[in-house]
Amino acid sequence: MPDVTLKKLAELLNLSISTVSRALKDHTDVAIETRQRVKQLAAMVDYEPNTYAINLRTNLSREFGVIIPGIANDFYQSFISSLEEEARHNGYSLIILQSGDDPVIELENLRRCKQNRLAGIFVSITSKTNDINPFLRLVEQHIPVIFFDIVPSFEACNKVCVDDAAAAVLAAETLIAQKKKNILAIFGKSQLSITQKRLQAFNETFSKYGSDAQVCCLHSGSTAESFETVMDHLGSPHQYDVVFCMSDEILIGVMKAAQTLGLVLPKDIGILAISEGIIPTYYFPRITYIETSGFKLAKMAFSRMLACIAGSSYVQELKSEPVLIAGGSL
Amino acid sequence: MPDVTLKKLAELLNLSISTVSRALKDHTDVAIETRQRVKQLAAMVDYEPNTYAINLRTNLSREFGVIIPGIANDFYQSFISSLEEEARHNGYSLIILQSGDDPVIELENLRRCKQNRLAGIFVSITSKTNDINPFLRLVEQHIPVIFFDIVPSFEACNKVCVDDAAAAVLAAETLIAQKKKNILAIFGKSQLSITQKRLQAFNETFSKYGSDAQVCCLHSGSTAESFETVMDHLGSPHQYDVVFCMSDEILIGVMKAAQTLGLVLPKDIGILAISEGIIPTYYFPRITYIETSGFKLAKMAFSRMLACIAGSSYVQELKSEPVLIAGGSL
DNA sequence: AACATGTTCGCAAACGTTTGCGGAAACCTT
DNA sequence: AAGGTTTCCGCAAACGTTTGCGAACATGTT
Repeated sequence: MPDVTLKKLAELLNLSISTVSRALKDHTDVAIETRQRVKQLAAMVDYEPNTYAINLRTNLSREFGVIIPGIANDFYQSFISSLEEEARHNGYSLIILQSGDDPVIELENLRRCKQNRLAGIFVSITSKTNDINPFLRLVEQHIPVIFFDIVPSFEACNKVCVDDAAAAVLAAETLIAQKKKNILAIFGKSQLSITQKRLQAFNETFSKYGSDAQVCCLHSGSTAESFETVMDHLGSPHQYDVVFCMSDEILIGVMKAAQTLGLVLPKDIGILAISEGIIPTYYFPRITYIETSGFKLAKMAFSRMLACIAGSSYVQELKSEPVLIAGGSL
Repeated sequence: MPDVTLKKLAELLNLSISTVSRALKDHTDVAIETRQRVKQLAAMVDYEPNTYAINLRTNLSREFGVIIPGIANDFYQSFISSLEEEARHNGYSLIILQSGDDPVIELENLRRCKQNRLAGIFVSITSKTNDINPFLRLVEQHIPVIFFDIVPSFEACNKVCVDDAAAAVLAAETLIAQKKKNILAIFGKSQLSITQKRLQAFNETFSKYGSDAQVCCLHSGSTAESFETVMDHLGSPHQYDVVFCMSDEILIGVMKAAQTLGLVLPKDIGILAISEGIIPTYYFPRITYIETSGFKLAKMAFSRMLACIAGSSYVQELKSEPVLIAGGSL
């Protein structure tokens, strides 16, 4: 028995379509016994309202789009996992779209979100996205857009992200407290705002505390690059006593290099990372890190989205507080 | 400028809705200059056909559902990542639904897929799912269901999964070819069917080749357990020349132990794993492993899905051939 | 008996799209 | 000039749902 519609129910019950429709939503306009009759039959034949028809009529949907560079990333994994739960509990579904860190595909995905008239979009932009006007245009068309994790620097938009500055400050304070004097700090691509914020806060903290530590800040765009960087700097005799990793991606490269060089943690070298939390547990000793978990962020992003849908028009930048998780690598 | 529809285009152009609709799809029924005019204006005002209306009319959608226990898993990550690409290239989108390994939520998710009249569903069932009738009922309603990874034992359904036996055979053959004589093999929980299949095939292969290798098979339910196991067996002077890990989860624990004990690979100990492929790259040297990647599986599942949509009614059980990826750990 | 009020239900339009059918005009054939 | 063909376009119905409006009837009030 394929699609059972209101019409079929109406015919079976000798009622009009409108009455059946109203009965199913407990409208007081229809007699209580009639309601019972209708609902009983509906349950019997497993009636499901046609979502397309409803969406067409209301011009609303119960689906959110999630546009990310790629799903294969622990942070996005925890973010999406948490977001999906929130969505499900609120009767929404999640559509996942990967951009492959390609702004062209990102734009194409955005077009699809618009075409599908989704209820809202969560987006973590690619590292190369420099025009966010297409996103803002969606907002004008009343499709809320919540930027998360990697967000544009543009002011007037909803952003939910890790408190990059606070995380970097905490990292720097941790290093200062541990009296590290020669620090190799590896940051991500310099044009990313996340990198800029972390780098700036990191350096400012050393200045603020009047630290005499030598800090060598380098940039690395990938795991492979950070591997090379560490091989170059720690391969021959060196003076570093700790390596700071701005991200999991970098941490993995650094740890590979440490293993390659046979460095023992924390004797030969200390490690401190900003991380989502999974990767640090893969090593011995467990890596000490500043946590930037996607779980909390997802909950914040979702409630912000609901607020937007409910009509909140002002924009907000929300930040999640970082926490230091002590391992044995410092 | 909110929603621009065919009607608005028609008014602007002094044409009928039907003509505009046909012009946009290059119907020969409409004069070529008219087509140009229409398309030009459509592009100018950024017209997008209303998906709901189309879906309602055709009773078809361009969305697939993916029901999995949880997204936080490297295998599902690679599977979904790959599946999303395939889907996108074919004009489809993916809706992700997590069951949290709870059959009740799984059923609820299934209901939502039906209600949203998705084009098809990919599902990896929970470890506790014992009634697959709800899934089969969807198939009857012409919503194809492709089971992947964790599949029901029921015959008459579409399944795509890793060839567990073949992977274990390949692992054993690799060890035999490398003339390993003292093997510590760590498997997962003994009650899981995946463990049983791999263990049996592993042992049978040693018998079949008449190998004289000493094989010690142990079970471990988690990363922490496999860590302990290795600490116990490799901590004091031992005779093992290689550790075999049935899964990524186990590999991580084993590698932690190897690092803790300061073992150098492959000099002090060899490592061979069955893995999704990401984890082995986190270490130096890169771990040699039998690949059970979600990528290939996703492509197989997707093409099977397309076949089902195209009308193929017969069911199939597809297995992905495992491949040995050489690292430097053997 | 006249009127107001309340209860229960159906009609019809609307959401945006697609498509079979037929109409009008233009052109060609004899 | 009559008939046939082609070209171009519009009418209207359909997909399934929701909802304002009003119809029909019953009940309560003077």
